[in-house]
Amino acid sequence: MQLYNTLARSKQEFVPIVPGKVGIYCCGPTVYNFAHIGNLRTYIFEDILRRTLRFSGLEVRHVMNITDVGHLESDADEGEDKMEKGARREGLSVWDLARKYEAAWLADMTALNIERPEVICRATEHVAEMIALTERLVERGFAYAAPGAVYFDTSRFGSYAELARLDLSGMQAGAGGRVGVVGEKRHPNDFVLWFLDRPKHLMQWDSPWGRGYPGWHVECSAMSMKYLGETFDIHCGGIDHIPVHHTNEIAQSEAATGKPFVRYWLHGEFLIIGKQDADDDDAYTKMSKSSDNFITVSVVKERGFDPLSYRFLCLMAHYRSELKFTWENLESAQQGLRRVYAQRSGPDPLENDSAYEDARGEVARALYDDLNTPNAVGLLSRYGSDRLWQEFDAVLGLGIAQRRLEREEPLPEEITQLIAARNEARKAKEWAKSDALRDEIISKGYEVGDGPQGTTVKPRIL
RNA sequence: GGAGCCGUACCCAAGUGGUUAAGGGAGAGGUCUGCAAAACCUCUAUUCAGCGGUUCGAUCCCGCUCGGCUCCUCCA
Repeated sequence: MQLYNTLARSKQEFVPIVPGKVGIYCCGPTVYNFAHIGNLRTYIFEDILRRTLRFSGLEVRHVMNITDVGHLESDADEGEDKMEKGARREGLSVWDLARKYEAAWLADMTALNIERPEVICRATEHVAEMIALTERLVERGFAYAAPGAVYFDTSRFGSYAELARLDLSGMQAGAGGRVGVVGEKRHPNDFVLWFLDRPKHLMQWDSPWGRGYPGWHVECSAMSMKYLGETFDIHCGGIDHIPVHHTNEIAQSEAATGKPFVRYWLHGEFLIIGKQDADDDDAYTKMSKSSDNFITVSVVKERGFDPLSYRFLCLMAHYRSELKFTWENLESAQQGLRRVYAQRSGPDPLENDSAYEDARGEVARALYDDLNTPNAVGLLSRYGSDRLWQEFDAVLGLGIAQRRLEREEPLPEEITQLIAARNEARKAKEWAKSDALRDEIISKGYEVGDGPQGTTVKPRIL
């Protein structure tokens, strides 16, 4: 299988460290608000990754974190903590807030048919591991304590920013806030491992340096290495994590262990959405929690869409491409999915076993080519084989078999009576009456069709 | 200021240095139907933002221009 590795900026053949097994770590949600569908796009991509790896015969161990310790607005501090801001907004404790949105996030994952990772770990339950990692860094001379925090010393880590290929000197010249505030830090890019002296912060723990709380990046290093080992196969996340979060994860992990941290880094692109102030129809922007283009799974449902239609929309674009979201596009995805679910009449076009194997190989190759789901879906559509769709649904996760079953369920008594009444009216050529009855059946969620073999009524799916 | 990405039909979106530029949606026509719906069949880019260059040949490689996006700051 070929996967695009951000470290190499190219596709590479995936070779697991332990034959037959693969360890994956994915950056999970910060639970201070609902996830929007842009966030969820990344989890869908990661789900496709894990399912494809498993389809290829590997045993998958997938770890995802829940960030339930607040992040400050920036390492430079001053800003307001998101968790605390959310808690105040909703009149909940920070702990209750985190649990509330963790549950909401899990529900979204379920609605989108995203498989549960083997390990879901909360940052607040791994503070000891984070402290241990920080101690290790201090011992090895990669971290230093100042009055306000323990910092990672980026100057001591030679390959810092290799992943992002950042031009640190260029950044110094820039006007960005990140390099503007040095304060007690020794170098502009140094980042916090452990915050100290923040009496107002609601979540605090004791540490060798005093009471405080962990910096953001350290949780992913501590938890991924705990569950997957000091060197593991794949680390995923959104493309925005490359320059800071993942760069810092690599630095602190490798500095602590002296070993390579991760072999393959995979990053998902953004979902983009038309700008609100649309003087230009071609202007798109990423979805974000702070602006008004915030669309959640609930909003998708309220608009009459099945969450799986959104999943299907995501599959129709490659994970490393920006995907333009509009309600019209979601509608077209839902219509397409409806036809995938609909029972096809006639024989399977791939009756012949060798033809089936050829087609199967072609679809599998598309998926093994850096998870090319749009290509795979295109091939499945072209072949039009139920059997093939159902086999690859193990990867696509559209729940095809279940929907098919729902369509075959026996009709309720109420509906069969309406059908009988309509058939009588039709026999008597009372068209107005029969059409009214048909409308009634349709309004109850069924499709009605009259063919040479008589009338067929099935539940409408989607 | 620095780094990088993208621009394929009405919409979304794969793809390739050279035989017919996937697929989905929408649209058009047809089969079926009392009429519909669904399903099925057929059709819909001589062309891949524009202009140059490399090449026997470029949508795919290079350069420039235009347009859009992201990162450098919490962010999927």
